[in-house]
Amino acid sequence: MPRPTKQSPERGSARIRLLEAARDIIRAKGFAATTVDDLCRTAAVTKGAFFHNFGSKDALGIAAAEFWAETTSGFFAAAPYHDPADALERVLAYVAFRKAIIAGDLAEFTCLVGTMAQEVYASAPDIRDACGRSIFGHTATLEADIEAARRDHGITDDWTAESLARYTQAVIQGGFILAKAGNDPALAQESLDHLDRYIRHLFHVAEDDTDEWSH
Amino acid sequence: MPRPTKQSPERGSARIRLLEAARDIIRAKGFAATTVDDLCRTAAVTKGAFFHNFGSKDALGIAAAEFWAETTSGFFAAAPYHDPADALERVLAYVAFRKAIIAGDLAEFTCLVGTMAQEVYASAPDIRDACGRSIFGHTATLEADIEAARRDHGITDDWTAESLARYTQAVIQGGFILAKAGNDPALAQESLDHLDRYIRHLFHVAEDDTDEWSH
DNA sequence: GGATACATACCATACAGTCGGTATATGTCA
DNA sequence: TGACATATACCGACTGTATGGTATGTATCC
Repeated sequence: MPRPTKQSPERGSARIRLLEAARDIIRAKGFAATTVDDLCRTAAVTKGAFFHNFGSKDALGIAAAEFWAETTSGFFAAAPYHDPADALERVLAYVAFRKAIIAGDLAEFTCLVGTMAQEVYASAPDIRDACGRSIFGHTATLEADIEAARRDHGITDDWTAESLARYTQAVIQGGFILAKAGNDPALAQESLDHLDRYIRHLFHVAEDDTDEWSH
Repeated sequence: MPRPTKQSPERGSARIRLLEAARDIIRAKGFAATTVDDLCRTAAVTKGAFFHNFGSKDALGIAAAEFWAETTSGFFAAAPYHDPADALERVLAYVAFRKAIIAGDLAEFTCLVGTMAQEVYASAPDIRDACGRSIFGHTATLEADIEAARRDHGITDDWTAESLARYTQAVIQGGFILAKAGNDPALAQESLDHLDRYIRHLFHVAEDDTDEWSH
């Protein structure tokens, strides 16, 4: 446990390391079951550093949600699913990408803000709202592609891009719950296969005709 | 707070009342943030009664998941969505029923075992597994109708009844997360509209031609 | 020399869990 | 039928500790 020394270039990174620890531990144990000492131990910092950077445990929860929003938006912005010229292909590539990154341990790919929002719904409204902003901020990034795909494909059916973007999130989040409940990541992937089929239906395209991503 | 007296016919109901309190409080605050004292206060029993009926807080968590499985399976077994003679109509009626019971406060209609499984995934595997049994036990009750509908409609596409039953749960659970994150029950209902459309697609039936259940 | 970024010892309390006691029901044997 | 024993279902004061948070000191940077 090489704690950063005073001279170390890592100096000042206590905040980031605590946020990373929060991300990892809360996803596995939940917010309430994660103690400040847990976080300090994992981040290899002291309690003084914790309460210097965050005024309270709840404040860390909010900061963790915001940190999640920042890092994931960077991650998704850099992802290859934006490459296709066709908007619908980008949407389907997003779903395929979400499926592809489901690998390894459950606590590594499940959604921090989905877990927290669910858990602290009534006990910590501030954290819950921060989680909400993260989730709906992410759905908003999908909306433009979905809207463009609607236009390109001349879709006029009575569903909105906003609604489908949210539904996509719901399927992903629900898949995570099943995966956790059944302790099997494949359950999350299975949901995305259905979502892919649904989106193709909405845009009247045949299955598996844009690219290859099933077994 | 009329606590049951020694002579009261309510005698022996402490266990049930604690389980009901657990159901309500955990759905709002999460498992870890719910204290034994919270539960005793709400159930109007003493700590002695709590630890007489449950050996530990974790044991109550498991019992609460099992209680949830029992009561919800009774509730759904008695629900009117089983009435239609046609299997597909029963499946669609299930989705409509799930949408219809979304009313009132969020903590009243969201899923206890979905919330708990997500939260205690790594910190309390026994509780998580009890939640898993409840969730997948419920999906199993849908499977028969889906399978019958597949047969009746001559569907041979490469999805299974089991998989669609699980997907249905994923959509419902995911809808709950969005509803909590956005503090708006309509977000959960919206997901069920998409699910309805998807299922009709899978069975090649037009939208809204079997009954009325929108808005 | 002041602000920032920690470190460390300490504190108050909330928490899960314990333990000795009590009231009631049920069984049993004379 | 009644006395006694046993088991069940609680009651509520107590406890050890874990936990969130604080207070004070110190090194480094600007």
